[in-house]
Amino acid sequence: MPARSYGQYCGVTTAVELIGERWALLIVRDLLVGPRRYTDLKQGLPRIPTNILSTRLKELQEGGVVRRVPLHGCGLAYELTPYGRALEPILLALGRWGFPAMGDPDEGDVVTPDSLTMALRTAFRPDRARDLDLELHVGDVALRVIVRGGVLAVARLSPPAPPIGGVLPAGEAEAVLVAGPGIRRLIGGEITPAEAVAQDVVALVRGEGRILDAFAQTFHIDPLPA
Amino acid sequence: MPARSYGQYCGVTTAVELIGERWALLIVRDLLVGPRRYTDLKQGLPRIPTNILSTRLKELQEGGVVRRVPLHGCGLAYELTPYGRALEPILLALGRWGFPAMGDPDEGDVVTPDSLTMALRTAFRPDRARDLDLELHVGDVALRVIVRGGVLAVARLSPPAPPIGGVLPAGEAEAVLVAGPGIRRLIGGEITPAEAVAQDVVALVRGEGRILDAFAQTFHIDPLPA
DNA sequence: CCGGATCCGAATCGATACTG
DNA sequence: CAGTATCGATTCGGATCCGG
Repeated sequence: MPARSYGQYCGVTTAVELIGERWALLIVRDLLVGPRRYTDLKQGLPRIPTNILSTRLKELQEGGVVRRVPLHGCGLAYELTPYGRALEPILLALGRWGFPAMGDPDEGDVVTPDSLTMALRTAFRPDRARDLDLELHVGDVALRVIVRGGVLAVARLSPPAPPIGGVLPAGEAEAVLVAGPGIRRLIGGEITPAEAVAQDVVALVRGEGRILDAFAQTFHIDPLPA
Repeated sequence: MPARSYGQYCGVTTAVELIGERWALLIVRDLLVGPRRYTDLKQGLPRIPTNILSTRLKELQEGGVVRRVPLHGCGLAYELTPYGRALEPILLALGRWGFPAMGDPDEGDVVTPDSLTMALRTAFRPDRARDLDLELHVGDVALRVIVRGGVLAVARLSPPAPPIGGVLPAGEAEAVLVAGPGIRRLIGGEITPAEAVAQDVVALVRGEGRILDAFAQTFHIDPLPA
């Protein structure tokens, strides 16, 4: 019936009709980090036109992927439904798939707190994880990254004002890591931690050198078939 | 640089820029079944405009997802690169995710041989699989479905002219199953095989009744969180 | 018949402005 | 803060056309 339907009775087609429109999956990506207000989403997706953002949110609600929730006290937020949250493994796999094709950032490309958080989740290897507690700085984004017993927790330090459920861990991190876009090559195993430091793609501002090794082992994406 | 970029340096964003355009993922879906000629793809995607099909094929080639291969003797075909084939688990997961949202077919929706083949793959449970050899008819699509030792093989019987690598299994299938769209409810566990027969959503034209039970156990998609 | 290229109206997207 | 309104720029969809 809808003119814009793919005209097939198939699960993939249905999925693409629900989350295949432009920007939709990036909205889901940010909501996987936590509930977000309209303005949070707009900031996390700097290039999205506001009319597209509201259209997508409406469509995702109709599709049962997203719902609106009143924010304790005042305002409102969008969050994934359980059905929407079931996209998490798919989005992580998609992020891993896209990783080798990232190349170098285009001029004007940004890294947002939510995209970096999800990037850490895509690269996280529970099986090889070492315990960690560090601050990761990329551009003006700063995250607190804590790994304990194979479980990853990421909290946003800056830009501040953790959107909704942001709970700041107490105490100081063991290390502070400042990275540029080249950190992709460390995660991808193209270079070793030592080379990464030598080539200035990361700098260990505070903490012991072995922490960088633990980081590289814990966050890693294997090369895909060329 | 590209005006249509999402402006973020992130694996998910990169992936969506490679395969997020309209129709792209459905082209990948069909190519996961096997190499296809331009005309095969056009027939498998009846509503795709031809200019979109050629544009997407060009983009997918530039992205390293698809490549052109000369067809033994004459003509040419498109096939997935190893990198493109790495999308298979993601597409299967997407098909499973979309499955519960399929509802009933819209008027004019079609089922194609490739989409049905992929649907069987998404629903296939190697762990619970029982050996099977049957013909499955849905609309005017007929497939030969063979499960041996937890391995699924699907061949296209009709519409005939298996596009490229179609190898027809020798001999006769043990059973012939004719199904309508309601087979979704059997796969989803909403109804039992007995109910499916009683409600005419499937008909066992030939073969023993236990084959239908084996089919329902082998092809199953669990409900997702509402 | 195969593998597209071209043309054009319709729908969507992107950018900016504006409002309760 | 949370969107709507507007409008030009793109893209999509449908049809036709063309060279092998």
